Amino acid sequence: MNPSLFDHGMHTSSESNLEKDKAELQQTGKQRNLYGDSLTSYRNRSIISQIPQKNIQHKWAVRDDFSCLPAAAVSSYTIADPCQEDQSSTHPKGSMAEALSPTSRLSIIASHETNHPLNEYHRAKRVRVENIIQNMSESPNIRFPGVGERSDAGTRDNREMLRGTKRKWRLPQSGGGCGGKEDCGKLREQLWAMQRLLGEIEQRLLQVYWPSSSEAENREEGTARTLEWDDRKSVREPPEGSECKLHVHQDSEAERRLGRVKMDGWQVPQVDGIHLTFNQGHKNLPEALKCELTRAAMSSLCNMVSLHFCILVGVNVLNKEGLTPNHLKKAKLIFFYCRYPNSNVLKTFFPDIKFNRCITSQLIKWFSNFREFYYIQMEKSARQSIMDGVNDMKDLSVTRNSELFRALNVHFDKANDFQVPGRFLEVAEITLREFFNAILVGKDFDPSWKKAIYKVICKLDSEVPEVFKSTVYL
DNA sequence: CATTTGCCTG
DNA sequence: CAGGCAAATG
Repeated sequence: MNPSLFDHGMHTSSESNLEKDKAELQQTGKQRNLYGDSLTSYRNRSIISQIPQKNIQHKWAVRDDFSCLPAAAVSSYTIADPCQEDQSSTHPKGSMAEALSPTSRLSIIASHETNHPLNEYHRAKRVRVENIIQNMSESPNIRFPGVGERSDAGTRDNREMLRGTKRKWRLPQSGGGCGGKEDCGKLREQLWAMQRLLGEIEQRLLQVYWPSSSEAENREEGTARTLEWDDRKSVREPPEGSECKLHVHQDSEAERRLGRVKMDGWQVPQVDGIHLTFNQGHKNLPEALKCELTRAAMSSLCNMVSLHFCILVGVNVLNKEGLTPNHLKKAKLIFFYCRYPNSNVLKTFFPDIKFNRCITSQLIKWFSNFREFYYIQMEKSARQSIMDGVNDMKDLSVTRNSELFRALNVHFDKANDFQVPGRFLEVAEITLREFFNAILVGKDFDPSWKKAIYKVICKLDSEVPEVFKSTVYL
């Protein structure tokens, strides 16, 4: 395996920029100390170059969190993805979905937003989810050799069966079987669609069992959420009178290995392997079992999403010595959620790594370096805003069009594989304003002025999505 | 005392 | 990003 295939080279430009940024910031700091701290005089002396505030067209979907599957995204994914998987698969096709044209699917999806009768509502959702699941299971890009690993998955974390596959598996890079920008673009689209799907599935599950909590979360748009297995939810009973019926099953050896999941609301083949049924009529099902089943389903889905994730990331080796460039990529993506991960979090999200003192400190060092870069960008941007004449922090914002965001995104997700969570933008904006205010008031006179800001920001970490716990690609 | 953090440097 | 080191942390 040649590391140069990965992203080692991709940091060079940003590294040099980092040095430049540091030099500039240090220079401005020295000048302030030399010449006094009059804000006005400082503004005139600053050497930070003027950055043109161009508006860059962003290509992302309207919604940026995993919580909901937007109609546009669903439809585009469903229609655009030309799945060429063999039709001989034994998957039971969604009868209703198949009969629908893309247009009619769209209309059903659109009805989601309005207040329709409950049955109609669930039906539309079911069709929507089913369409995506079906397309995913047919995705031509997921190809894995049999592993020969016995699996009674479902109750067990899928990592168990995947850990047993001590094989190197190489995925086509550019120039390979799936090379080309079109393929990468398609993969990216699919990944994002699946990210949203994952959130959608979570919603469905929550809605089935804990409708009130689900509704409550629906009101909190833009906030990333994860399943929480707390008492509050586990004591709730599903509502009566709903037709909603969600079957999750894995019905073949290969699919069990891959952690694939399909759903349909009409029939479930009784084959060996896990067979999960989420049905509101099953009120007798012990809560613990329901939780376990749901968790198993989520685990499968996470792994499924991870499969595409790993395709985007590239070559992967199981159980390799030390941290790889892919681990670095993953760490950078995790940074979008968590700026201050403790060692426990790191162990959770890098389960394939045998942690020793060296590895741990290296990972911690990575995040330290991430933060350093992050805060340097923030300070730089804040000083720039001050020079631009901004005098109210409310005039500052961080959007995907922002120069600041672009700099961060290039550093943490250069390949642009990942859809940055909206929460990250919020935190970035808060950070920017903290720096802005501190500098405006002249707090940067104090050598340790940034520590107060660090204290604020370190409390804004959010949960890292379950997807990152998967060991599928590592 | 062992870890972790922050800062600086290459 | 990694090394090194002083300071902070527990």
